[in-house]
Amino acid sequence: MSQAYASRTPASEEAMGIVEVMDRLGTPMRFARNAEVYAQDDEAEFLYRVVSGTVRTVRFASDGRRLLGDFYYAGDLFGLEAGPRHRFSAEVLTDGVVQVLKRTAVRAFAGEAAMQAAILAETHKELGRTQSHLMLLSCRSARERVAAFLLNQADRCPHPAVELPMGRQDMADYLGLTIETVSRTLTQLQDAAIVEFAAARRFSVKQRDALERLAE
Amino acid sequence: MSQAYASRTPASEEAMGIVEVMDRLGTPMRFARNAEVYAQDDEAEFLYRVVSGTVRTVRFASDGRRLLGDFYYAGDLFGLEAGPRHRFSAEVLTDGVVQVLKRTAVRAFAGEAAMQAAILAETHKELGRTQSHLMLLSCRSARERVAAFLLNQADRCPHPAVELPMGRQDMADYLGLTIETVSRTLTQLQDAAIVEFAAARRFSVKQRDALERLAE
DNA sequence: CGTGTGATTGAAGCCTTTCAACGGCGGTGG
DNA sequence: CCACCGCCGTTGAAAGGCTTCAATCACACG
Repeated sequence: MSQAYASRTPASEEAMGIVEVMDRLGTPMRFARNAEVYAQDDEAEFLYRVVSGTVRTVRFASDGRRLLGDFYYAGDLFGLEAGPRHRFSAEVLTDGVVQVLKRTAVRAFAGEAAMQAAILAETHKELGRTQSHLMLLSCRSARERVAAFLLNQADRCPHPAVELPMGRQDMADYLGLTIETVSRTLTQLQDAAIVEFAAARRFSVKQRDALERLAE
Repeated sequence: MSQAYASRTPASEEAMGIVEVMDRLGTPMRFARNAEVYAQDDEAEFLYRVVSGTVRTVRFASDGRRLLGDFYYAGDLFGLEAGPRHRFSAEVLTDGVVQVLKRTAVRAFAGEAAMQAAILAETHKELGRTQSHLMLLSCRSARERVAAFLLNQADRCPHPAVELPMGRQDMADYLGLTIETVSRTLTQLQDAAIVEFAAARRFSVKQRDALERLAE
């Protein structure tokens, strides 16, 4: 019988899951608003997990335009590169804490297999999200993109009032739009009584079905 | 010293690399133009490798628009999902042969570790390509997208005359444009003496630097 | 209460899309 | 072998959506 990788993970030689190892052995680091956790092309020496706050991954095009890879929220692992270097830089949106642990430590305590499995799982998830995002950007209008984004945010917390951790520019760079288009679209959705903004970064969904129809 | 995954691959317990196993044990299957190799949401039961011809991965949006994931050429592995199901369907562009082998067979002959390593490597490559593609679609104009595409194609073969295996519709769905825009843009690039089309699917690069400047 | 940053709004322009017609090449059948 | 047919690609004109440039507004901070 071949030693299946996945089946080896919980075996005796690897007592702890990767998240547990990160929590126990990792160093919590506090980052200020807009601070960089790691830079693009940095060696992928550490693993990271969001404790509090929100993290964004960023990349710049040669013409200076900014592409936002994804957002990571409390509990999310990030920076688990399958390759030797980070392909995006990572920055915290608001002041926050990130648990940091060396790959070598994870390897020693959780086992190479567990780490590889975690990296594969994370890479796979990331690929799925990126593919869906590609679909969003290549096939959908500004209104549909913004609607999908708001719906995602609303689904992240069950509260009636949703707090956005990112500003308009981040939304724009994430959705492949300009900041003005994002702003205008939000106003439109509000005028249509689909969402309501109590403040620039706080909204509530008024007509979920309409939002879902737009986001499809 | 920890046993790095990569370093274990060629070890005694895994005599053959995954590509070698595919070649030796896989079944070559002939597919006709536009035939489907596997469908979206199919169970990822097999691994595939292009022997001849070209393969495209495809996904449909809920509004009917088509998104082209990527193209795969002779020698390329494809369909190595990290998850249980295919997230795109795969179709052959022109008549071609695909080497097919069950994952269970690969696991038995190359070892679970080698297969996982191959899947991770492939998923990582795929993620990198998808991220770059996302950048292309979210930041760049039609001309830049088409230029980047032609440059990629030109780099695929050293011949002065490049043969395109795909039609305009595939290019359009890959680049997030309409077929008309692709066609117009090609005409523009030709009028600018940057490329020259001998036929709809055969072109040569006249000014590589100009093409590179556009593609950046 | 002033200042500065982030968000909104307005107007104009441009690029891409849409709808439509035409052209050309390859394949088939006479 | 030629003629016809159909598909794929090209071209045209008009419309629309997003961007760009610019000014105003709102809110937090000193």
